[in-house]
Amino acid sequence: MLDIKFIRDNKDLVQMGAKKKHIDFDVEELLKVDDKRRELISEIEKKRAEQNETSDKIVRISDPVEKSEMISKMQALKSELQKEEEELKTVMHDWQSLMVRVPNIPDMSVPEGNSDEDNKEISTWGEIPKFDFTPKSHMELMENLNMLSLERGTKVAGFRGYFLTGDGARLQFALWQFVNDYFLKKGDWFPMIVPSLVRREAFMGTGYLPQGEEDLFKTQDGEFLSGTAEVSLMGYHMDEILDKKDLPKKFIGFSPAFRREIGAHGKDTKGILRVHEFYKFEQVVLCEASHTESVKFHEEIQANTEGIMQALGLPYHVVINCAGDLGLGQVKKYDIEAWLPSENKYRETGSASYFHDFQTRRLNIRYRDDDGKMKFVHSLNNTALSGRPLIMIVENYQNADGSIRIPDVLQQYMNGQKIISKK
RNA sequence: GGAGGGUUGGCAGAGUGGUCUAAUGCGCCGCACUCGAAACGCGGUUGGGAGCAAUCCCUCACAGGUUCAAAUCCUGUACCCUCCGCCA
Repeated sequence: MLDIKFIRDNKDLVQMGAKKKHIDFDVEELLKVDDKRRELISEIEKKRAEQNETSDKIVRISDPVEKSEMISKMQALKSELQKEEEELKTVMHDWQSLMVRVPNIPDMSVPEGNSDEDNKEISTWGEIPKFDFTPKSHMELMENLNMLSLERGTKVAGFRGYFLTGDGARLQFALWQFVNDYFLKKGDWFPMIVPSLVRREAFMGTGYLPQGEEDLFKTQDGEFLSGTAEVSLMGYHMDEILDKKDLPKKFIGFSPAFRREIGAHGKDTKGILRVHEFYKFEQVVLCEASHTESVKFHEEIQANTEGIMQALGLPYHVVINCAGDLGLGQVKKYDIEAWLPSENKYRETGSASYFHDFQTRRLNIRYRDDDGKMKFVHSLNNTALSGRPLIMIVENYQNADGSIRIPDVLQQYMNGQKIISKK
């Protein structure tokens, strides 16, 4: 959500931002509603002031005739007030539903474009592996090595269900432990295991709702299953006033992640590239309300994730998302995509975004700045480790005989094991 | 799942229709005192909104309702606590 005052003062900028993101939003329509809102508020406040003043007099006055005159005058005022309040309620409803749809303005450095096809590569790392044999898919490799059971996965869980078994489970645990240690060694990251079953507010606050409800699993009690720990991590300080001296806050959260993948029924149906549930480490940063700070931490969380990919020896590239591929609240986003040999292309393993105060305004997370003013903190997030790097490791580290070399940094978490091969 | 109790400012806690502009205490900030400090004393201390300003409006979990007037009465919702039941 943007500040209405900011929108009023910068309506052209906001309109251009929406256009750049290819989001259909009419700023003028919002401003018209806002004019009505402000007019009604000022009317209502005038009447309330009169009501308050007269109420004071009613208490003090002793003459019963004068008193009942005042009361009937107030009765009349009340019915007028009620009419206006009713009108305001309608206007507020329209106003709010427009306000939550105002897109945040993309950064200058964000390229124009319509979809992910227009994203621009900005860096690459690592050597794309050359095989002197036809590389197998992670599905084939893992099932052969008893690391994965898709058949039983679908039997038990249905479409996109899977079991990680044996060395598949061990390798996944090794990855988690590696990532946990990676942030532990950095020292200033606060680890959390967070809820995935989350109420509506945090989804509204992070910008996943109200639009996009069909992407979420929902319980019969009205909670949603979150697709990322970001939702809970951002909700953690909801409605709080933080101490400036505690900023920045750097959270590394771990949680199951649920994705309904409702618009992707025919996509990536082989293997476990696209699944309904997986586990994920997510970085979230809350920092001072400064663009410079946001940019600084955006680069930092991006470097963290690249550091993990490099330690794992996974070739990847980074793309900057074009404006049309940005979410409502995002100012700028990098996607990190690792090489997937079986598809002969890069596939996304995570994305790093910053939002300025778009999320924290909705979540009401503030701090008092040195000038004495309350400000909304800035928020950022980035995947640290999704479920996909496991797949990338299996495919990139495969040998001709179908065995899989274990990346050096993971061996200590696999009891020294160096290779996964058929037993 | 059942029964009961609760939710008030940074914290504790009083207030059960009108002077609540929310007592009191603690904490915090300032002033005074002091060589300096503690104690004592005095003053201040929720957040948001409208307006050029004076000023005004809202805010006692949230949403409705009753009333000329609601922290206070009624209804619903959320959360917390206690006990019972169930359960890892």
